[in-house]
Amino acid sequence: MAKASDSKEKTLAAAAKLFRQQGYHGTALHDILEAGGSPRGSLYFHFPGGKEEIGQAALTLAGEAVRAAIASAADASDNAESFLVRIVRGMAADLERSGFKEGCPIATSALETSAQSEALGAASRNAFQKWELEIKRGLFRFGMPAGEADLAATMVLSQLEGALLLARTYRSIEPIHRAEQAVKLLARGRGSE
Amino acid sequence: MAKASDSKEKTLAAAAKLFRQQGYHGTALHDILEAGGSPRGSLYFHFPGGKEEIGQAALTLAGEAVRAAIASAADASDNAESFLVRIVRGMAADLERSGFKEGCPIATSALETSAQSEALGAASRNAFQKWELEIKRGLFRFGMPAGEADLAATMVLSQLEGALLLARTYRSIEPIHRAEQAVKLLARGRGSE
DNA sequence: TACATATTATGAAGGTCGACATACCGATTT
DNA sequence: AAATCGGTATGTCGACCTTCATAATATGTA
Repeated sequence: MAKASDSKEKTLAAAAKLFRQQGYHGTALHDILEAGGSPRGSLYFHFPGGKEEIGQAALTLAGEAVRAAIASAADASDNAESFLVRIVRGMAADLERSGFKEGCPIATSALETSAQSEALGAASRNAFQKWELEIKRGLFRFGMPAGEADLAATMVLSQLEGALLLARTYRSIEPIHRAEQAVKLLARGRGSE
Repeated sequence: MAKASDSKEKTLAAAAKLFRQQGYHGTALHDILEAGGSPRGSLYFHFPGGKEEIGQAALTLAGEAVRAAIASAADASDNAESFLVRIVRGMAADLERSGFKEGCPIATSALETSAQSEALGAASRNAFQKWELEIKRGLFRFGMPAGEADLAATMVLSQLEGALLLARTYRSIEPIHRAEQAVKLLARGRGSE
């Protein structure tokens, strides 16, 4: 048989990048193949499910990458505040480095597709849930009670996602700077009610 | 001339709704015409700029509607906390009523298009900026210092947008409930740094 | 009142691009 | 040497955005 090529991995990586930048519907299969350097026909061999299957796989891949990044941010920190700040700064760096083209790798596709495709919706859901869980773990690890950490993790993720959206739209990292402050407030613990 | 019909307004309203639910690229001109009840050909008469012009107009319309809603939430409240809570609850109600199909009317299209279309990017930017300003005004009105209100407005909007994204993806309003708590914390004033 | 004209509105057709299916090639294994 | 399996190239069908020729109505003029 022909060599077990790496074209599948390259295709997937290219797909994840393009979905991140242009969303699901804004990305043509043709673009993915071209960016990945793979020949046109090999697509339906690797992904019999077509575009939806590629989307699912790309979302899962990107989701896992971010999850790992959050986990390693926790490892590199020694308190809740620096943990969250590290995550925020990482996102800001990604966004700025890419010329404000690469924000959250899931958000765009999630908004576009989660209402109409069960498979893509599930992939987005899984990614976000894993992130929330990883943030919760980090906060718990640095001393926040589990119940509180669960709530705070959602708030932190919302804050991050919203800031990424505004930053991308404004083409400015200012919203992310502000999110950093907001997130510090959340790290410090919630109010009394 | 033919009667000055209301088909332009109906088309625009239908477009705004569809863009909100399915995003820009996920919505075909054909769908818009059908939903608006307008005949196929009348589109390029009302909107010579084609799909991009419709998108711009729809985004502007939706942006103004939300701005007005924020302003009236301020009028109906007598302190910062209830002002923000009112906004959050309004969004939650919209989302739930629509079966988790109608979240932020701008976010999806903004993420999809603001990198590639100057016109659509500007429309999204304007909408978000107006919202931020309106939130800032409300917070200032209820006693928050202007500088602080400016920062807090961005944080509040980020929190809201992120919560809307998560809620839509999870098909659950729980993230919005949590955002309500987070936003109360922000209303109370930021920390010391 | 009748006609001409400019403006508003409409339906159908065209051309491009996208997703997908199928037919094909080469290498490895028996 | 033949068959099978991993991988590739071409072709088809449909959807989408856009344009254009045409109709309908209102306004101006005689």
